[in-house]
Amino acid sequence: MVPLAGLRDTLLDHAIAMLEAGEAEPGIRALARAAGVSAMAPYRHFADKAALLSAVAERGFAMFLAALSAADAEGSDAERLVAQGVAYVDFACAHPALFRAMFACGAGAPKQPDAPAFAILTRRVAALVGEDDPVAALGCWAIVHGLATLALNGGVPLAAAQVRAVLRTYVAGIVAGGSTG
Amino acid sequence: MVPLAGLRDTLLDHAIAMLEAGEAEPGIRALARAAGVSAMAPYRHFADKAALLSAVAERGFAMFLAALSAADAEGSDAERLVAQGVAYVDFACAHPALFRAMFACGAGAPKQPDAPAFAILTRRVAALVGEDDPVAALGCWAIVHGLATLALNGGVPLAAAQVRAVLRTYVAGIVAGGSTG
DNA sequence: CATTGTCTGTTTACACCGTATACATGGCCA
DNA sequence: TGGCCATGTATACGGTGTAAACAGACAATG
Repeated sequence: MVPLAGLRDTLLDHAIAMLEAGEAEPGIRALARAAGVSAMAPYRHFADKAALLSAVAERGFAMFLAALSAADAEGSDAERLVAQGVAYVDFACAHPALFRAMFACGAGAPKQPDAPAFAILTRRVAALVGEDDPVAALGCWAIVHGLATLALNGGVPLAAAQVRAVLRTYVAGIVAGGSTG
Repeated sequence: MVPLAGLRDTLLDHAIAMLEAGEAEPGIRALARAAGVSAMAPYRHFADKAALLSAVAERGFAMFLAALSAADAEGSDAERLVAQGVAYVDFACAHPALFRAMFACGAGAPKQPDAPAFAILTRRVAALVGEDDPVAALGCWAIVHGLATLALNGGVPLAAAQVRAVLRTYVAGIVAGGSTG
């Protein structure tokens, strides 16, 4: 009974893999089975199922942040903002179950536009419209999150062009001074 | 063993009541128990749990439509649109578990901006910006749905004023001609 | 009236789930 | 050497969704 090399990570790996494969909410027992370990073993590393899913969400947000960062690489502030928005929706569509799990798990889900995973988006908005418009970041966040959620849960067909169009419209509205109304 | 008067409706009533009380995903057995009936009885009225939740979602969308309609009562097109948006978010915050269930259940969830539950919103957008801007309705829908989802799943604190501000900004952007970019 | 469905609900049973409890085993440090 | 602690196991309990077989009430039909 030599201790496995990082059962904790192995479990999270399998959890992510199952989510990527379309499984909704991998369970403790299924994960243990996949890792070739007894049903109770995971409890040595996670207090309960919620804690495990929370850790999965944490990994998901790390992947998410990487995707947003990659999209923020070059171009004007406006171009970068739009690119981030497209990346946001693309990530959700590419990893639907993971994205759902990330936000379904109440703990660990970010509560502010400036939470780590979204600070990069918020920063870009601030660079574009100024720090003095706190609603602007919320608006951009809501737009991309709304599009992503509708695409996932509503099955709304979505093209990158539409994401771009909506975001550009919103930015145009900010520039036109509509956000203080 | 006289047939109960509409066990189907009784089950749905209890399901909605449980959701309103904060229960996440009432189960077949719990519902049967609440209705004072055996665990298998619900299967005479619903093929499986998904079908039951789908019926619950249907009821939820009816309530939702009523809320949106009530908000569409008076004012200019812009005012009505914004009022609908506020009502959208308010509904989600007032019935969080029901709102989640409505969109979690893949079947029955509307897939287009002009699905019955949202036709009223889409119509208002069209009245405001013209029929020739199909992205506008999607954008408004995404904004209010995103705000609602963030408020629910992310715990983002949200005030009606913010909803209004974001929607007005977006409308300003449409008027400024930004949506065709 | 008797018979035969059909509709509705019950009972029983199975496999799965999360998890509490008690136990075994190995590595590390004193 | 001895004991501790971390890790994994075995067993058990109550919950779930649901398949299968059964029972009573009602309507239609002979």
